[in-house]
Amino acid sequence: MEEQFYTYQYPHPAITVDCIIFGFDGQSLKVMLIQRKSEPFAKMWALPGAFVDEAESLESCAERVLQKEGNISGVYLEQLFTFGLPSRDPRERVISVAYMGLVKTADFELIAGNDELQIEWRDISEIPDLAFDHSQILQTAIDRIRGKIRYQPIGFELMNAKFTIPQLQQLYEAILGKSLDRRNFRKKLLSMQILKQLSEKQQNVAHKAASYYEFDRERYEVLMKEGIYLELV
Amino acid sequence: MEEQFYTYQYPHPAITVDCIIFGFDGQSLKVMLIQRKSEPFAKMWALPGAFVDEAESLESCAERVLQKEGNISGVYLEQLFTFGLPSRDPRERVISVAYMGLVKTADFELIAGNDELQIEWRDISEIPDLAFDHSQILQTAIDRIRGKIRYQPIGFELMNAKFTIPQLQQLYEAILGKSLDRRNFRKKLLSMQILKQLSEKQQNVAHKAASYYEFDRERYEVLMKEGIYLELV
DNA sequence: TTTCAATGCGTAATTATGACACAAAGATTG
DNA sequence: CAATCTTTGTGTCATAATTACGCATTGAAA
Repeated sequence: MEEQFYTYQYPHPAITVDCIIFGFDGQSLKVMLIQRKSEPFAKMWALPGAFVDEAESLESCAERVLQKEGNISGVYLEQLFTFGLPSRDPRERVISVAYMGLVKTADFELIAGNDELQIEWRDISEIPDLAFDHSQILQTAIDRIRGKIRYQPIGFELMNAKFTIPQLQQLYEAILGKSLDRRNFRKKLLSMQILKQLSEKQQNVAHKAASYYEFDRERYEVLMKEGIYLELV
Repeated sequence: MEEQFYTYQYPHPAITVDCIIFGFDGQSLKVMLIQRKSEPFAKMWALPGAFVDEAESLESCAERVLQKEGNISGVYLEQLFTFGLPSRDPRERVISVAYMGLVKTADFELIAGNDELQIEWRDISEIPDLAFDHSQILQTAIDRIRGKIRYQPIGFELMNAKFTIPQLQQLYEAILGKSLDRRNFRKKLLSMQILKQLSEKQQNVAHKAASYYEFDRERYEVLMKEGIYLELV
């Protein structure tokens, strides 16, 4: 490989984007972790990430990571925080912009990349020590999504096209880490009229079939424009 | 000046911290703006900022900007967002981490620095076009502080030591840009028990003197630990 | 046709919110 | 020194939102 160098008059830190990709499998909340192949922190688990390319935006970089690790695109993705303590990477000064996303694990086909020994979905309740300051980054992400889900329809998008109310509740309970009253959850959700009921129902379930809904994005945008503050939980 | 160069194997963007310092003067909400001396965007107004030093954290950098522009320290300061579009600076790739803060304008003595023609508090309702993407950054900050103030005791800290409830309400109204009911504001605030009433009262006011309160930080921390969700407005 | 597990609807008690009346304090004014 | 004026501070009441449940319904499986 050809050696090339970039020279600046002042010191420039390196910039990475690290991704916290939460995955929902219908039951519990998981997060995508990779096992590092190389030093530093070889063999330790870490969040997937990449150095920011010269010409790409931060968000594009996060999308690139998603594409690389699971070949998917078009998911809810949001900037979480920028971590920049001078000592957070032993090699050189590296500032990391963290993005977080939420996907269905079933949509991913995890394939370990060149720098990775393994890649896995790990349950939120069983996270090992992570490389760099990634444990702290992950904790920040968990706090954020728990706060956010209370007043933003996170997860409605990820329930592609159609979902039942109990399925959505399962997601909420997985994220919040506590159970919610079935009847009140339904009542509140329906009262804000951001769901459209479909005629379709569940098939082949050993109990009363729940009916499918879809997210009424138009209606939601209207509410947002009016500055209406949803409290989903 | 001695010429020195820093060389890397991969391209490294430059990193700045830009600060949105909101100032409260007892009446309305203002923001600190500087007028640029040099190109690009010479003579245009912009947010104060600085390149991140090799050894300082992002937050330290924000504190350094505060120190430089107004010789103050120890204020509410929070990371807002990181702006990283490749084209946002015409010179080279510059990624900007924005921090926002809230201070009392009276605590500042604004002195234009070497690269600045002027430095001023500008009312939130009278903001000119700003250099770079700073208009967008400022708008993001306004949105954020308006959202945040609803459920976090922002401004309690800045009311140094003691303040009256009507003074606090004035701040809330300035930030939210609308008036609130005096009686309900008081009732709600007192009901959450994060204020300690002092024996002291206002002096030399041409009407009934309001009594001073202070923020009960201990009690607030307890509430946060319990996961209690305050809704201040 | 009975059982079982989960969906879906309703209701009552409690709590929170919003609108507003009125008393109290304290400087100012005639 | 009493009347006035402005702002603080307390209370009330109707309405809305939240919470905690009871119970009927559905549809596959036993």
